[in-house]
Amino acid sequence: MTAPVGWEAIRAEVLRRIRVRDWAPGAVIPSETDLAQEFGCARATVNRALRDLAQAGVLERRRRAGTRVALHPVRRATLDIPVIRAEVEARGQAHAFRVLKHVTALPPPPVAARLGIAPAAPLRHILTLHLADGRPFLVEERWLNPAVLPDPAPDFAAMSVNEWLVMNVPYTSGDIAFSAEAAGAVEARALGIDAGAAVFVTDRTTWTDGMPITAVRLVHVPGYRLHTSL
Amino acid sequence: MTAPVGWEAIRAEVLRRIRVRDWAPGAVIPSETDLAQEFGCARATVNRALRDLAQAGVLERRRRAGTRVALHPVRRATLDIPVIRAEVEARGQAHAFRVLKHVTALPPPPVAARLGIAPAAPLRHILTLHLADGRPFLVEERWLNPAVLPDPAPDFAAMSVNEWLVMNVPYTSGDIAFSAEAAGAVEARALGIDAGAAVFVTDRTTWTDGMPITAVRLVHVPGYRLHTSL
DNA sequence: GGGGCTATTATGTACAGACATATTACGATC
DNA sequence: GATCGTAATATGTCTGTACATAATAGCCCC
Repeated sequence: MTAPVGWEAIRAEVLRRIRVRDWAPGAVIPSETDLAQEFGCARATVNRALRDLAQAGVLERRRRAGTRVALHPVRRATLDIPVIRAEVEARGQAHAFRVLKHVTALPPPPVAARLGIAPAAPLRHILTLHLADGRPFLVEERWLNPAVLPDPAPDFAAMSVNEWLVMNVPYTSGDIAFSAEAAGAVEARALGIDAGAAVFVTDRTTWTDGMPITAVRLVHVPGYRLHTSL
Repeated sequence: MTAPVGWEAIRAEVLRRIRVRDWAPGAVIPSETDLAQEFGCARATVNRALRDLAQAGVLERRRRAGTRVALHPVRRATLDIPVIRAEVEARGQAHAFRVLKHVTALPPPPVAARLGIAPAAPLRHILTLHLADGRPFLVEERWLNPAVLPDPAPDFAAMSVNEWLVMNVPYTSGDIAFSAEAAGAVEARALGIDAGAAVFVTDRTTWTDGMPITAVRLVHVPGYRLHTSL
């Protein structure tokens, strides 16, 4: 057998041994030092390969205890969440949007709770319809913390809130939830579908440095699919 | 300013500079060598930090061209897809399942196409109802390539197909799609809901070494939410 | 036997030096 | 001016060594 060369080759070889059950789920595999000797490379190279597999969820590593094959191999999928405009344009369609509503209002308690702010704090409430090739694509309902806006507020008719935030309050943290719901009356009318139709909903909440930024709810047109690869 | 120590500190410092727009989106940041000198550490340490940020989608790196702040920072979320039993038990509920149907049949053309096999090849068709604390949780409709089964086929009444596959044909590749659909008659009856209700659907197709393994369609009970964090 | 200290061990991280590789910039040539 | 070849450069990777850190195993003592 020719020794694997390069950390990717080592990763492949380790994966192969796991697949053919040379190393069974739950079992401890040889130490980095041993593998480095077997493969004739530096320990750092083995470390790179094993760290990568650990991040992928295939291996579990603990100091002193060693490295073992994951027992319940959670499939870890990564999904890229693009800016809406980029998502539409990636399909070769033209993107446009219309702001349906833009007011300052008190958020409903669940939204305030999700953002971790007092329910009495007024937020910007913005309802936007996004179009792909002129046809409804999704409705974006956003609650925005006005504290992040500069004094002369930007013109959200020219640039979507989403893009403005990405350009000006970048690299936030947050969480996302996906669900299926029946379309409400407002969303249905905006999307041109029947109320009660099954729609794919994305709920996103973002902070930066612990300060709440925005809570968004995207209601996609029926037929939307969120894709990912293992 | 105290120099950051450790690759995570360097990553944090780089992120900070991006956040405060010290380095604007699209701009090229200093080379690894320069940063290593500034931070008083080895280039490998800077490399580790920058590689991590690149994987997170914050930076874009190209040889010779240097490292630049991502212009369209795709949010890259990772979601863990557990075995159904583990998912139910993680909620502190008891998992059980009932096989509603188990036959050998020809797959409908879309399924055959997704798996990349001839439509005339018969597959195992298995319909399973999963319960959480005795209440319907999801319906699993699976088309399984019989070629992966051992000669005395395992008893899928004792162990779910899902778990058997994980234990015996581990570490496959595949792809996943999520969507919202109206519940069909069969699923609705199994889940005890109204036909036409909005349900969250997961479609998964898996291969190993180019050989198709299985195509699964999970129809979740209304109210199900798929969670992730940025 | 139980409790707590210590030695051992595997991973985590860091370093300096080296070579590989992709890509750009530049200069020579036609 | 266009094209091709070459040099320069930033990242990608590997090596060998070193020390840090966490967690286990074993030991001693009570």
